[in-house]
Amino acid sequence: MTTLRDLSRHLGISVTQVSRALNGHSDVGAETRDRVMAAAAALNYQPNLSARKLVSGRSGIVALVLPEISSTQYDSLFVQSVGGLSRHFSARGMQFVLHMCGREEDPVRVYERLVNSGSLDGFIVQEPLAGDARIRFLQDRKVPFVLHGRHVAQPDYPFFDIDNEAVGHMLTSTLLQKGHRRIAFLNGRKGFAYCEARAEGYRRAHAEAGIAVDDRMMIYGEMTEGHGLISVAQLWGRGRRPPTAIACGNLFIAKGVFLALDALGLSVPGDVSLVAHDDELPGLNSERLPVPLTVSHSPLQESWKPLADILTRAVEGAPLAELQQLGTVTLLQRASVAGPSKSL
Amino acid sequence: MTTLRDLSRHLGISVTQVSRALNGHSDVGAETRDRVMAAAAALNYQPNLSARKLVSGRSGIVALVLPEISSTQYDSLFVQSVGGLSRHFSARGMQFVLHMCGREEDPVRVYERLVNSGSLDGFIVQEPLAGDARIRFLQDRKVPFVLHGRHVAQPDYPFFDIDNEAVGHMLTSTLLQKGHRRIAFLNGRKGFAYCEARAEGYRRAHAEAGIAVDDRMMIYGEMTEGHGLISVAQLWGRGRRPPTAIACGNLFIAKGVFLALDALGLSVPGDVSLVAHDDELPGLNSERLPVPLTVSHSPLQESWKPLADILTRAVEGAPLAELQQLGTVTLLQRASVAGPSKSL
DNA sequence: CTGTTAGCGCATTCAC
DNA sequence: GTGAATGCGCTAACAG
Repeated sequence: MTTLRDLSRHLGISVTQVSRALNGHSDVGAETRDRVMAAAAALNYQPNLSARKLVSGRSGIVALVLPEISSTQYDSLFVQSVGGLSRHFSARGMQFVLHMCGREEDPVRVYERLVNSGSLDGFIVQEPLAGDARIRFLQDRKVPFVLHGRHVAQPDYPFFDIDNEAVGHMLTSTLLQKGHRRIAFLNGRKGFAYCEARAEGYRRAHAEAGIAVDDRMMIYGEMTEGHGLISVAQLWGRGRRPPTAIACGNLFIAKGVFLALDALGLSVPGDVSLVAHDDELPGLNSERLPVPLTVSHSPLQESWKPLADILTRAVEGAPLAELQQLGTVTLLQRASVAGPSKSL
Repeated sequence: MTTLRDLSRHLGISVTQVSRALNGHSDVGAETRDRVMAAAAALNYQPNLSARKLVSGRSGIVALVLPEISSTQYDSLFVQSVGGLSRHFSARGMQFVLHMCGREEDPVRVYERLVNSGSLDGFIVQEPLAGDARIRFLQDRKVPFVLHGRHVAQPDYPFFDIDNEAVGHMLTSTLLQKGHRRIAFLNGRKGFAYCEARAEGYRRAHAEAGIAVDDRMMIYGEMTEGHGLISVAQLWGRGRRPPTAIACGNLFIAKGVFLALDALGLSVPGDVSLVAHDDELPGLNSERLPVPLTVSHSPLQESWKPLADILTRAVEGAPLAELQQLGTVTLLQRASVAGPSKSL
């Protein structure tokens, strides 16, 4: 392993000067800089990140802490995240690293261990909860991080998110405008901030249309096919007045809904209108479901680059205002929405 | 962040002594040691790994480098590996970290960057190829690592593996003993050491039975359902003399074979006998396929602990003899094997 | 523009 | 048993 000292001896200049040249400081002679760069390349020099971290507080390594997932349903999402983030941090000359948090471990303790170990510059945090303890910890310790999502509407930390309130509003009002009055919303897990935001949008759309909300129409659950299946069974259960339209939190849920409606002999959009949010995860395509689906659309893939950008700049100490960004959401109207069925 | 110096001041002893107490050195007074331990716990002391790595060469961080996978078919395997390894290294007080290698990047360069960055103690290496350049690099640089698999039969590096030659032999001879003479082997990708070992076992079983091998019966491919589907189509193609039995490299392939045979109107084991190797990956169960499958069985899950053990000891400098270990493989006889169909 | 000095947190000499 | 001194590789503050 080549060190700065090797280069310094090789070139006959001081270690300091080599360091400055390599780090692009302005106060270095042009000729000196070129010689240093050439020698570094020739000797395949790479800075020792442990040493650098020790003295400057920066290693160029950032981490994502993920819980061990319960369902294999999420495996693809997991791989997508890790791959996308890794790629974009590499492109910035940083190292991205994944740390798994055991099911029984307290995530905050894991962050604490990692922070105290003193080899990381910052974190990407996913799936914020209402009142998330991880966020409080990182803020307390003044550790740079970027949130994928938000846990309040106007946070005082860096984040990349989409407007989930708008998603809920968009999906719901699309259905309301067609005349639907009983709209079920098959949401993600209660407590997740983005799910609550969508629920809020659902309620606002109803309020704007002057229509009362039936609380039993909002069903929280895992973002899986199973959630869609079970919820439909529940909504059409004995003695219930079923909805005329359904909005789903993602395409897995929508797929389950299609299966269940089919089993009940109900058609889309003839008997039930259907909309969903589409993250464009691999394995499911909103156009190629049994009926092309009307969706609010915002590919998750487009978030990895902004997340990497924001965290990189956060580590460099950029002002908060530049570190908060919203992705775009588009409504794609397709064939899965019609007016409410007269028979119901 | 509490440092050794904080503890030293707090206790009125020298930094040296605190360090020795914490690291369990023998030349420390019993009472001193207890006081140090108590203070460390109270002040939530954690060693700075960058500093430790710098002076002692050990950080306690190990890494797995994985290629960005092409197929989502492998996502579960990916998650399994990362979760299992992470858990077992955590239990040993080490940190396990994942690094993704872009599709276009040369893996050896990635290892080189990581090694030169000087913050890692060692690596887990998966999916060895014949003449694997990563292995040569790590050996050259004397970086501790453990191989999941082997790239030669008697390697001079630490590994955990199963006897894949025996797997190939076991599956094949099970079929030969029932009287089959045309046995297709739907193997994994050519070049992967474990696939070649299985092919070798397939040939040895034939040689022992005095039966000539038809080279077209050995089909390499991805370990996917698609491989099973396409290979059956190919084996039963026009002008071909199809096999009376098929051995599959894993259950994904077997699932594809089931689908294809069904489409051809062929039954298992009536028309075709079927065996496979079962890694016990989530999502597929060899007992719950259309016909309970005879398999060579060795759960991948059982490899994470030995891998963590071996790498931990390798970093500590244990002798090679203690760092090579084979997992067990069992043959589970079920309903998917019969004698060859007379009609063929 | 350049070199000298100092110190990040730790483990390991070497003295007592 | 204990402490003082040294240095891992690097960057930053301070002189010239």
